[in-house]
Amino acid sequence: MREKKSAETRAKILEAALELFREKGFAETSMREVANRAKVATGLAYYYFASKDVIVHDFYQKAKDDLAPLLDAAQKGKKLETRLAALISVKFKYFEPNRKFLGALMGHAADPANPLSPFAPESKEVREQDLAQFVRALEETETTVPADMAAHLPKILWMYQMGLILFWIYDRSEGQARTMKLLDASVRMVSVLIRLGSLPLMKPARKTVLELVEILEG
Amino acid sequence: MREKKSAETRAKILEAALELFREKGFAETSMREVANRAKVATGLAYYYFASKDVIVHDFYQKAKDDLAPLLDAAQKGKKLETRLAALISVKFKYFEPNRKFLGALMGHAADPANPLSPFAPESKEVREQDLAQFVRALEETETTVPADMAAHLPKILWMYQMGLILFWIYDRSEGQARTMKLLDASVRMVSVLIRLGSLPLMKPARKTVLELVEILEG
DNA sequence: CTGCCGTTTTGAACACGTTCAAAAATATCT
DNA sequence: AGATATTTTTGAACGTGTTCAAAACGGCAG
Repeated sequence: MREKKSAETRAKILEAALELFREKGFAETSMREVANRAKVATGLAYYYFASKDVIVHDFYQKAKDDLAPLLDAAQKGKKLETRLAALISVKFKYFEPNRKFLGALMGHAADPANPLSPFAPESKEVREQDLAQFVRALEETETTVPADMAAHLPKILWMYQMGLILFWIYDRSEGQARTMKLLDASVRMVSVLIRLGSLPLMKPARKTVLELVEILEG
Repeated sequence: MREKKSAETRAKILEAALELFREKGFAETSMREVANRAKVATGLAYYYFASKDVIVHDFYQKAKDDLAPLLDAAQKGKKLETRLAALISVKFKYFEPNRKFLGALMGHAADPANPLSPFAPESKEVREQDLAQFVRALEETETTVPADMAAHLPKILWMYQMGLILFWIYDRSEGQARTMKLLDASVRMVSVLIRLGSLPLMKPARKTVLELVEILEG
């Protein structure tokens, strides 16, 4: 009976933390507040979560599981641009209530050494599930990708998505209208770019891009 | 005589802070340590610098002044790609000793609300001097930029540079070799892109890009 | 029930960034 | 010079994330 109780306490703390993060943001919420709202001692939060950051990792994990069916449902239509827009929109919708506190996390977005970065090893699982969705979108649409690009294109699209999300997080316009515009315009541009870039004539251009991508990936 | 003394104390604190930041990084240095090394009370550091972050802003300002002549010296040659590479290399060289502690700052790079972000109003002065260098590089090289692009291209190049710097900061390869490769390859690609994009035939493509840029700039 | 052991829970403690009232040093005025 | 105002300097204090020794609890053997 100890285990169940333990799991309940853990859940209670996580819930309190996410509530507060949503209400006031990540940095503005103290661990003492989290513990208070969960009606436990400060130290107990650290018994269950090694750090404030780790709470967030749990949130990612939950998001991954929640998103899986939503993303699958978004995979329909023959046009790449609609699929891309759908995949990305799903994330916007899902994360909408947490947009503010995601901002605090994305602070460290670029640093792969930071455990909270989407590029960090800690986020590998989440990242790879997401990557798979882009692979699928490319496969199931009428897009033809040259062999030399096929291996890298999903990751390029994923990075494009991360850029959009970053923009969205800091987009202060009403209802993130600017991001919506950007999504629409850029998704079309990306599709055109892929179509044009796939022309046999474009092989040298692809070589250059690939060279770049390979340096980026190390 | 008060003013001179005051300026000396301020300088002493700034010096101590930057020393420590270089030695141990930004986050790892405490204000108490800074004050100790400067042989003053903790509170005095806050009398001269409103926050730990503000010390960094002073560092930016100093960098701006130091860099000005170096950047001017780098403005030679008729090829855009050599100028771009030169302008960016100058910054790599100059910031090399502070690479580690820049990483800590760039943590918040993407958030324009963060005072330390290169996109923040606080960094306006520095950013604009830098922008001017790209304007000059475009003017003084044999690059011909279509009228519709002229207004935006410098900012695009500046953002390209910021991306490279971000990569450089987190580049763990020996001597940042990967960044050097990336600089070389990407500078060539950027030049080609500008040349190709300037073809009259490319007007529709430019329209699309401009649409995007205008959304990005809000 | 008693004693034991591992798990869970507590709250005081540490170093941190930052603030602030009060003290010291310095300039200004009479 | 002495009194007054202003600037500079101090160090204790606050709330923060995090740690840790010790207390409370729960299941189990005798």
